[in-house]
Amino acid sequence: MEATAKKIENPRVRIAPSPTGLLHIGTVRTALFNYLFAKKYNGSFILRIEDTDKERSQREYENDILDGLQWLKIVWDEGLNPEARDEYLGDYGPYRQSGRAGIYQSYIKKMLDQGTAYYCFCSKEDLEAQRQYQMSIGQAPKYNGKCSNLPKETVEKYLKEGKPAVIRFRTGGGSVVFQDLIKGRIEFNSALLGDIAIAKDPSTPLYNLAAVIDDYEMKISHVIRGEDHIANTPKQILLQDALGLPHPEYAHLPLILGPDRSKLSKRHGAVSVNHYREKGYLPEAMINFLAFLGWNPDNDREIYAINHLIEEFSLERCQKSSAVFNLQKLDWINGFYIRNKSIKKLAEMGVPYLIEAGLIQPIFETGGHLAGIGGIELGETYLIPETKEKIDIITLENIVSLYQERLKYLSELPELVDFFFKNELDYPQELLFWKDMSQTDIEKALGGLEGVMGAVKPNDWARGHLEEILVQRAAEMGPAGDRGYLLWPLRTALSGKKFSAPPFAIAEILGKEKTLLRLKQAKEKLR
RNA sequence: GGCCCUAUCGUCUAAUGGUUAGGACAUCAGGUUUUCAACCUGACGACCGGGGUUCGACUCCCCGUAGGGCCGCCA
Repeated sequence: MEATAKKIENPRVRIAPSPTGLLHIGTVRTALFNYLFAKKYNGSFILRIEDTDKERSQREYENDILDGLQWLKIVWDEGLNPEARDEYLGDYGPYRQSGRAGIYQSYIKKMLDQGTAYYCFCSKEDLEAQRQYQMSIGQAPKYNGKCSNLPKETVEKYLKEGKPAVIRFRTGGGSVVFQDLIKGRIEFNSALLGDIAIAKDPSTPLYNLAAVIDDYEMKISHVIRGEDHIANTPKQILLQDALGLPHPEYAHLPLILGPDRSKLSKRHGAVSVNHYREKGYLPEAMINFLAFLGWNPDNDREIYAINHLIEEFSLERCQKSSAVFNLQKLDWINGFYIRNKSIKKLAEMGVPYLIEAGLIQPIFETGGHLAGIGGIELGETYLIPETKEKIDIITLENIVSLYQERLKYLSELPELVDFFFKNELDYPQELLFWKDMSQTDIEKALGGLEGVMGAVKPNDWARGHLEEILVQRAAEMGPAGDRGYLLWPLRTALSGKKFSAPPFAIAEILGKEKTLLRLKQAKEKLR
C-alpha cells in the first residue's frame, strides 16, 4: 500500500555540494529540483558546503559553485552570503562543515559514551585485504567487527600511544525500510552493512554522520538528492535512530547519464556549468532543459520559465529512471531562448564574445563602461582594430540581429559576423560562382551590381530598397528567373561565406562605400 | 561478487486496464529562400523477453534479461 501522501508545508530542503571540483551539471539539477520544491511549497532552500575532506576541498571550487548557482538564479534562502563569503548568514550556524567541528564533537562523544560507536584501530591495508577477500568469496564486503569489543583499557592505551584510529558505528541487524517519495518503498538488510566508519577523530565526522547531524541541526524536512545516495540512506536512518533524531523524508532523483548511459562524468566531456556558460548558453535555457531531465508537467508544453516550473513542479511527476544528457535538445532550447530575446539584450550578451575574439575593442568614454563576459554594462562606441574605424552599439545590435535566428549559442557569433570587421575578405574565388556560371557571367553580374548599386542615392541605401531593385534585376538576369545568378555572387562578395544573412541586410550595414569596395575586391579576385 | 534501483521511438517523454501507443529533439523529404538559419507540411521511428491475473494488458504480479548505482579513514 502506498503511504497516504502527507501535506507538504514550508519544507526545508538543501543542496550540499562538496567543493572538490567545478560545479557539476548533476549538482545543478539536484539544486534546481530542491529549489523548485522549496518555492512550490513555500519552504526554504539551504546551501551547505560539505568540506569535511580537508585534503580535497578548495575555496576556488566553492566560489565556482556559488557563482554558477547565482548565474542560474537558483537562490538560496540560507547559506553562505555570496556578497560576503567569509561571513555567515542566518541563525543556524556556519554553513560550511569545516566551521562546525564543535557541533559534531558533542554528537560523536555522545555515541562513544552510549556505546553505539567505538574506536577501531585496524589498518587500511588490513581492511582492504579483508574487502578483497570477502568479495572474492561472494560476500558483501563489510567490516568484520574486530575492534568492536576491545577492552576499555586497551582502547585507552592505544589512544594514549597515538595509534591511528577511526570511529565506527554499530549498525546492528534487522531491516531498514523507508518510503522514497520518488522510488517508493525501499528495504535494506542492515546486517549487510557492517560497522561503518563515521568519524576520523572525535571532532571530524565522515560524510554520513555529518549529513545526519547537519540535516537535523538545519531542520531539513526533505532530503532530495541523486539516487547514487540510495545506499547511504539506510546508514543515515540508523544513525538517526542511534542519536534519537527524527527521519526526514527522502526523495532520490534518477541520475543524469552520458551518451553511453553511465553516470555523467568528466570522461563524457563537459560537465561543468562553467563550460556551458562560457559557450554562451543562457541560464534560463539551462534551467528549462535541466528541469525536463527527469521531470515533466502533465501537458505537451516544453518551454517553461522558472516561475512556471515552480507552479507545476511536483515530486510525483519525477521520473524513476535516469535520463541521457541530450546536447541537441539543449541547443534547440537555447536557440529558442535566443530567438526570443530582445535585440538589445542579445547584443549585450553577444558583444563580449566579439571583444573576446578581438573583432572589436571597447573605448572608454565618459559614461561608458568596459564590457565583459560577466555581463557588465556595455559602452556606446567600439574600435575595430583591423579597420581602425569606430562602430557604435546600434550598429552592433543590427549585426547581432541578423544572426539572432541562426544562433544556437553565443560563442558562435564571432565566426558568423567577422566579415563586418575586416578590410579584406579571405575566400576562394570559386565561392563566387553560382551553379554553372562562367567567368564572364560572374564579371557581368559583378559589373551589373556595381552599376545598379552605385546608382542608389545615399538616402535610399536601405535594405528594403536594395532588395526591391536587386530582386527585380536578378529576375531579369538569370535563366528561368533564377535570382541566384545575381544574388549569390553579391552575397558571397559581401560576406565571403558559403552561408550568411541576406545580402541586402549586409549591404545596409556595410554602407554604400564598403559594399562597392567589396564588389571591386571580388572582381580583382577573378583576375 | 553482494545489495539496491530502473526498463515506451536514436534521445527526452505522455499514457495511471479498453488510444490507429501521443508530443518534443534529432534524422529524412517537400514548401519558402540566392545560401544558411528560422518557419510551415509530411515521413521514418518504441511498449526488453517469458509466464501469469483479467473479458481485455504498455499499464498489475512473478521469473528472466539488460542497463545503471553503491559497496572508502570521498562526498
